[in-house]
Amino acid sequence: MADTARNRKKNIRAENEALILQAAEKVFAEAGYGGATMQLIADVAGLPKANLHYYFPTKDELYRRVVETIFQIWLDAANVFENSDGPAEGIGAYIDAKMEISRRHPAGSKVWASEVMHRAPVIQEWLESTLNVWTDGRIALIESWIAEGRMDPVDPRHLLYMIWATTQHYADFGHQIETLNNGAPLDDAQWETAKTNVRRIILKGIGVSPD
Amino acid sequence: MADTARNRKKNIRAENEALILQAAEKVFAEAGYGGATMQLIADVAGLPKANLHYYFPTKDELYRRVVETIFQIWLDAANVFENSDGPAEGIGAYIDAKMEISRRHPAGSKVWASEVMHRAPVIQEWLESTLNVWTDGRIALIESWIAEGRMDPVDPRHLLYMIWATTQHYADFGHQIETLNNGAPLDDAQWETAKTNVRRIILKGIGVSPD
DNA sequence: AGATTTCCTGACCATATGGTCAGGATCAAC
DNA sequence: GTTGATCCTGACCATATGGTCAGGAAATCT
Repeated sequence: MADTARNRKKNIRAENEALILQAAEKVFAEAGYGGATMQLIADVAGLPKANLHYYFPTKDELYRRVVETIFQIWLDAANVFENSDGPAEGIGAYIDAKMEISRRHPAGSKVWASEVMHRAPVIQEWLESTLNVWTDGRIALIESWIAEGRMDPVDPRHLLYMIWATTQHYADFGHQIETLNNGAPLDDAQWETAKTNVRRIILKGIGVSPD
Repeated sequence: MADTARNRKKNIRAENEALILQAAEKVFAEAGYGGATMQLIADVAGLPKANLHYYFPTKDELYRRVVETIFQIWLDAANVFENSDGPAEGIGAYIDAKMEISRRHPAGSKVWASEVMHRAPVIQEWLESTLNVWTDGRIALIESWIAEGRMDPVDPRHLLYMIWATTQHYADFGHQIETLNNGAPLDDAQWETAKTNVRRIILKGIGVSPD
């Protein structure tokens, strides 16, 4: 209580923006951009609708900010790939990081998927620049590992797609997975099983022995 | 022309329903359920909006029919799994079939993904019954292959998820893949590369030598 | 404590959307 | 070619939605 009061006095704007962004991420993920309404986001955030428009002038701007947040998380995970000694460590750690994101930020992942499925109206430019460059860099790295005989000569691009697809599936299709798990979310042990299986199958599939 | 005229006379209802369903699938895929409008679907189909409502009373009903169509395609591919001699043939053919669906019905795949991401308002019952049963059957089959030592002891459930995720990724994230391919859709050779890589990595990853 | 900036919100507006309907056109059957 | 069924559609309606705004409350500054 004292804490809340103190925080509220400190920086109302930052606090409310975070609150709204969190609610918006959830609603956009559950309803899609078109299905989400400012009123519903306001209700979830516990604020009057007019207040949303005070902080975020338009629905579009609010959505944009939500997507940017997710993008940042995505980028952070990508760095795990960076400083690695080889395929076992680099790819293994990347898979783990992406699985962890799916677990911790399922709503964000869904918003991302939705955005791409709808032809990326907001992030198109970023796909063409940042993601393209990042991908090319990783492909070059993987190709060097292949040249050194440290893994099978697979197509690096399609390997990346497989990693993205599989890890994000646990967030984007979480509802389906939950339904096939008797309606219950995966527990700790099940997440561990998932992670282990994904890592093992992919690493073995490209001719890399796990750590 | 003569052909069109003859067909038109034959069964107007069937023809127009198919036309509308096709347009609806496209629009639902591109805009999501909430973002799709009856007016836009009508425009794409080249019919007045009121005509849509003559064949499909509500947007909900139209959407339902679109999802059902996709579900049918999905089921057909699932049967490839059925009559197989072992993991190499069964799983390999299933991957091929799913990749082909992603290529031929990208819009349908997106509608499916969207539906599941939004907590499956239309197909929930089917997920709990048909898909659940099908999955359990496939898991049993894979477990028997494992028991016979014909493949590694992986978790069959997560193997299925990986296959679904990876194959559907080529449809659902087709725009991203296209962007990373200099804005061009994958050509025949690239699809072949994709298919080969997916099949090879997964089969090797579970300890099965390809055909 | 007065002034100024920031924050808050109920009431309101213009527009877009799903859906309706009456009346007309077209077709098949006889 | 008359009749009944099916098909077609412009005009219309009720509602929901994104967004505005005036005026007041609260915080911050001097």
